[in-house]
Amino acid sequence: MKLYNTLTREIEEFTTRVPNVVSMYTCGPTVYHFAHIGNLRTYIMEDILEKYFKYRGYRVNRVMNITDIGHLSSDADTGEDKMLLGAKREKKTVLEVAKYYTDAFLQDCAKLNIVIPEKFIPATVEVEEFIQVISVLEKKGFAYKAGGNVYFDTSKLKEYHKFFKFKEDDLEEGVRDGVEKDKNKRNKNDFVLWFTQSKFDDQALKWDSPWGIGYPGWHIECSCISMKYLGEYVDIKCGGVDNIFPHHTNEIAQSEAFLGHEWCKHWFHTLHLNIVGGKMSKSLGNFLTLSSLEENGHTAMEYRFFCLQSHYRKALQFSEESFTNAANAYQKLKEKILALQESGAVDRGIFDKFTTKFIAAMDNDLNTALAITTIYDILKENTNASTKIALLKSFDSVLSLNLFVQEEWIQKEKKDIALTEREILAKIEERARAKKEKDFAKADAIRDALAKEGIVLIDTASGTTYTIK
RNA sequence: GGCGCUAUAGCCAAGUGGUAAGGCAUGGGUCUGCAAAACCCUGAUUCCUCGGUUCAAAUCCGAGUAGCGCCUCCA
Repeated sequence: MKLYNTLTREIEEFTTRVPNVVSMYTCGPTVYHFAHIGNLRTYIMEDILEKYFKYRGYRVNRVMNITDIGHLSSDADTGEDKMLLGAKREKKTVLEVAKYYTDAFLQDCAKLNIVIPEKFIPATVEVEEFIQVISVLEKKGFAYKAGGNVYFDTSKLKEYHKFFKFKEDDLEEGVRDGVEKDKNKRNKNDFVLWFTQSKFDDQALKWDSPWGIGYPGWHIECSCISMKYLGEYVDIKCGGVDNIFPHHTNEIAQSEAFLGHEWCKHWFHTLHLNIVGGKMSKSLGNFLTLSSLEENGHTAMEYRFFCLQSHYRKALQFSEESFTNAANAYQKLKEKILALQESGAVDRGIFDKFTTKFIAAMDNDLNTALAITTIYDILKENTNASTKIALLKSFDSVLSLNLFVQEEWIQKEKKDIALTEREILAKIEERARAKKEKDFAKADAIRDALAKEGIVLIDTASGTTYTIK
């Protein structure tokens, strides 16, 4: 299969170090607030990637971290820890906040059919590892102490900017609001490996270290957790585009300095979800959560479909119109699929033909939009229902769109409807009588009254049924 | 200022040098007492602009334009 690699900026054949086994690392959530649907887009695409690897016969060893410490709003002394800010806001301890938002994240993932790796590791349990790696970096001459902190010295590297050809002089410091210069740094690109108590008095979580009581910088956690659980090589690392610089750049710097060899060959980055005027982000306050979508009568699967209709390497614009389009399309598609009734034997020729089509789409840099088109092609194909069902179930093992699950409808029915089924059927009976007597005014009145309750009548040749809207 | 990415219908989107897939929405029709649902039909002489290469360009090259992202919190 072919995948775009941010490192080479080309679509290339994906290869693994060990045949048929992928080691995969994905940067996990920072659990100081709810994940927004933009964050979730990235996890959806990574989930598709993992499931597609499996579909293609790979075994996948995957690790994800939980950032529950050390995520500062800047490297300078005035920076505040995001976890600490969250804790203050909610009058909880840092670990309580972490647990609360980790659980919320897991719930969102469950709704979206995102499978969380078994190895889902909080940074706070691996601090000893970080200290060891930082010590080695210090011994090797890649780290220095300044102002009580330990910094990574980027001038010791042959090449620091692995992804883009920046010149250090061209970088502007403090471009973003709230980011301040750190006077302790020797080079613009240097970054903190370890903070000491000199930073904040009220830092909640602290560990003892050779450099004093303190806590780790943000970038070190992903490198260390990856190396601990996946070894000194990793096949693919994933995250959102904003991670390219500085996070992933710094990870490469410290990991390769530590290991003394190339670390990860393939980098997978998902583009952002934008709303009108720019990206969705927590700090800008313009974000939507999965819950807010649900409150507006939408479902998690509609959002997953919305994401899959686009390509992971293209910025996706979220608007009322674009999302409603996708939601409509999803519900219509699902109704068609649920109407299929098993009949006949699976036609291997047809099955193989569409499987080949699906693989061609997904092999081509995970072209999920084309993969979904294949679903429509199958529904239109002149073949028996069993063949269609077999194909769609097979594809849904990757797409995870709940194409054969009716639950969402059932839930809505239970939640919203004031009338019992018997009452509804009585009304339908009454309307049928009115229609027979050509009292259409009364018949329409009954229909309208039911519609107000969210009950939509469907007249068919064999009688009237209803559905819940 | 530097470094990148993107541009195809109202919206989402396929396309990888051979004459513009698919979906949603819209409009029309069938059905219906009327609706709804369902089903059928419906759209780009052209792919941001201008040049160039070629028998042939949405696709390759050059120059623009617009939008988005990153430059040490970020998916």
